[in-house]
Order: sequence, then structure tokens, then C-alpha cells
Amino acid sequence: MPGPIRNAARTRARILKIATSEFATKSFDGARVDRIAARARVNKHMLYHYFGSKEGLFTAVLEEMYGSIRDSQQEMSLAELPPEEALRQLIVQTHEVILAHPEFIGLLNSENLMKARHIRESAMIRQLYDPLIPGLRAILERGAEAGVFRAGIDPVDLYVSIGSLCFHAISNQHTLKAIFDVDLTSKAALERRLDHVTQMILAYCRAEFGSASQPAPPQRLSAIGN
Amino acid sequence: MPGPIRNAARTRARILKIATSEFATKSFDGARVDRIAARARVNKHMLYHYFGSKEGLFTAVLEEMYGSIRDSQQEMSLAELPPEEALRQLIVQTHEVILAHPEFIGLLNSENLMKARHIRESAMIRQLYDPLIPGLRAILERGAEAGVFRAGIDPVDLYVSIGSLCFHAISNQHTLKAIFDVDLTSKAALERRLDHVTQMILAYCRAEFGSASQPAPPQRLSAIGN
DNA sequence: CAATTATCTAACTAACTTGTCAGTTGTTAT
DNA sequence: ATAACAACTGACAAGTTAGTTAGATAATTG
Repeated sequence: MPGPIRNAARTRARILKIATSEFATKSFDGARVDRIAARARVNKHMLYHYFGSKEGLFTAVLEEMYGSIRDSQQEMSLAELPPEEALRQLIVQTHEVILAHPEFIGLLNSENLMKARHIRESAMIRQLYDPLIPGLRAILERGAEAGVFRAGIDPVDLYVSIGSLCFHAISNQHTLKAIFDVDLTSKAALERRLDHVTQMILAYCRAEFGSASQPAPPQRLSAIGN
Repeated sequence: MPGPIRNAARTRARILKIATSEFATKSFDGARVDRIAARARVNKHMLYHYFGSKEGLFTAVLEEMYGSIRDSQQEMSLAELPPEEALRQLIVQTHEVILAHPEFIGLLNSENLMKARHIRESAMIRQLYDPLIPGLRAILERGAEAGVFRAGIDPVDLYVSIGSLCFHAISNQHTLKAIFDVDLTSKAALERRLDHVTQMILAYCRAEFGSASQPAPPQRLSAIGN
């Protein structure tokens, strides 16, 4: 390790890195400030010096995480791709958040447990998602015009589903393993899952050809027993 | 409240009910034994008397939850329905776990944080899921034979996706609300979501007619940049 | 090189948390 | 009725946790 013995930026970064893993695996309440300090080989006071409180540290971890997600995605420009390829890339991109940032899902779970109060108060994080829905809407409209997607798909519904399909299998990996005895985290399983998700989302979006699907969304499902 | 002042069964049930809500909203580490005892209007010692430890109480809560899910599902017999209707009903059933047991998702999250160690050790819970995959496989095979579903669908992949689509929107309701400003928990939103999920799963399962879909699962996705 | 500032440390505290214990009161079987 | 048992209680103990304090040491600047 080069540089001087004392280095604020390096110490801060080391705390953040360890805190990310601690919060992701133990959630906010299960995380221990003492353990973070020990694992980061840092006196506990440094942690309070840089981040004010356990809660402040958690917020910093979240912002750092979202920041690095943004950095890895900003090169993408889905607007120029043909609609189906753009949608595929959006799915790949969502899926790759998991590969690049395995702690993200744990942090998201923890944040939901706290009713998302940190994200609600972080303008930066909310801004990150601003272009997403309009962008997806544009893709869907272009696809509908080109006849490859059916019309009337809601972009929020669709993005929630993409997120569901990509994240749930990982965030619930342990219960799924316990019940179905499958490992969903191996490289092979993740690739397989990405294919599956892509096929499912595209099947839903594609224009209808035959009479196989019933195009009446407002109709309620019939309960068999009645 | 009828009956005698002292009533073991009633006290035990009251503790379980309060503990379920506490563990579901605060997760295991965030839950407080003192708070459970206070809210259940019970001396803390009773809790240790009946359940041994905080961990024992959590296990009891999980088993109670799974038990009541099993009870509400055992009347269903998907084997006799036409394949597409059987699949619809499986989705409805999965979705209705949320409506009937809103705490289930919080408990599942908490259990995943603990690497599913309670579920792994509970034969009862694992048994509950035993018939699921064979049953779904049978539905998919009948559907493929009848020509309404395409062949080669993996029942585990499919069930993971059904669970994803039903649960994720609820377990991540707060971050989704913070980012997209949507309420996914109203009765209307839940019905809407069920329709969406049903359409997506069925679109994926339905037999292919046109040339719209590419039937080559092993093929890797092409990255546009390369 | 001296003075100032920032980084860092060890030890500590006040509050909290799970779990226990000794003893009391209601219920039930004889 | 009363003995035996089960349900229940208040107070406490042992250990843990987030957060603090006072001061030492390295880096920086005039």
C-alpha cells in the first residue's frame, strides 16, 4: 500500500467497503458498528468522524452503491437500438447489477425494511432513475409502431417485472435452495436465469399473432369453483 | 373475552400473533422481545416459557405461518383442471398468500437474511412444498401434449418466476414507491398486478405460432457492442 | 522548524437487550 | 377443601451496543 500512513480518503473508502458488506449481509439492525470498525482495521471513532452515526454510514453506503451503478450504466444508450434489442439490453443491464454489485440486493432489502427512508431523502438516488421510465416508454412505443411489440404495455408494470425476475431469485436464494434444492448463484445458473427472464419478458411484449392470447385485460379471472 | 383468566393456549396464540407482526416488520435482529411481550400484554417470562428463546419464537412463528398457508391451500386440486386454467389457479393461489398473510413476505426476507436456517431444519415446511414441482411439471406436460403450452419448460424456473412476480412488488414496495411513486399495495393495484403476472406467465408458456419467438434456449445473447 | 490542523487511538459510558429467578396467584383433580 | 400443578409476575443480572471523550501522533503550512 503506497502513500503516507494517514490517508483520509483511503480510510474512508475502506470503511465504506466493509460497511457495504456488513449491511448487505446482516441488514441495518444486524450490522455491528464494532465489527465494521474491526474488519476495516479502523478505530470506531473514525467511523463516527466521517459518517456521524450508524445511520449516516448506511446512507453513505447506499449512495456509494447507487453512484457506482450509475457509473457502470451511463455509457449505455438504449434509444438508438432497435426496440427488441433495446429491451434485451435493459434486461441484461438490470441483471448485471447483480453480478457487478452482489451487495446491492441485501441493501435494497434492508432499505425496504426501513420503508425506504434513506432513498426517499436522497435526491441523487431518485435522479438516477428519472430517465428510466420515459426511456422504456419510448422503447415500447417504437416497438408498437414497428409492429414487434403489442400496444398498451405499461412501462412501470414492465420494469417492476424485470426487476422482480432478476432480483427475487437472488434475494431469496437461501429459501429457494432449502425448498427446491437449487443453486441460483452459480455462473451457469445466472446465465440460464437471464435467458429465461429475457424470454419471458419478450414473450409478454411481443405482438400477438394467433388467437392464443386473450386481449382483454380488464376482464377478471374466473374462479373455477363459482 | 370469555373463558378463565389464565389460558395457556390463548396466551401462546397471542404471543405468536404479535411476534409474527414484529418479526415481519422489523426482521429478526430488529425485533425486540420486550416489545413483543408488552404488545401481547404478557410477561416476558411466558415467552421464554413457551418458546425457549427469541430464536425458538421465530421458528414457531415461521411454522405457524406455513401451517396456515397449507391449510388455506389444501382444498385446491390443480390436477383435474385443464392445463391453462390450472396454471392460472396456481398463480392466483401464490398471489393470494400475500392477501391472506401480509406478514409472510417480511418473514421470508428475514429468513433469507439468516440463510434459511430455520426452514432448512423444519421438515414440516419442506414437506409443504414437496408436491409443488411435480404438480407443476404435470400441468406443463399435459399442456404440451394438448398443444397449448410449448414443450421443454422447466417447472422450477417457472415457479421461481411466479414467486418473483408475485412477491417482489410487495417486498420492495417502499423503494419502488420512492423511485417510481406508485402504490402497489392497494386492492386495485394488487388485482392489476395479478392480471399482469398472469398474462406474462401465460405468454411465456403458450405454444409458439408465428415466427415471433426464437426457439433456441442454449444460444447466448448477443451483446450489441461486440 | 514551529505551529497548526487533521488523522487516529484506547478507554469509557449510558442505555439497551436477551435471558433468568424467586416467588405469587389462579385452576384443577382428588 | 386442599394439595399439586400450571400460569403468571416484577425485578434483576450479564452481556452487548451505539456513541463519546481526552489525548497522542502524523502531516501540512507559514
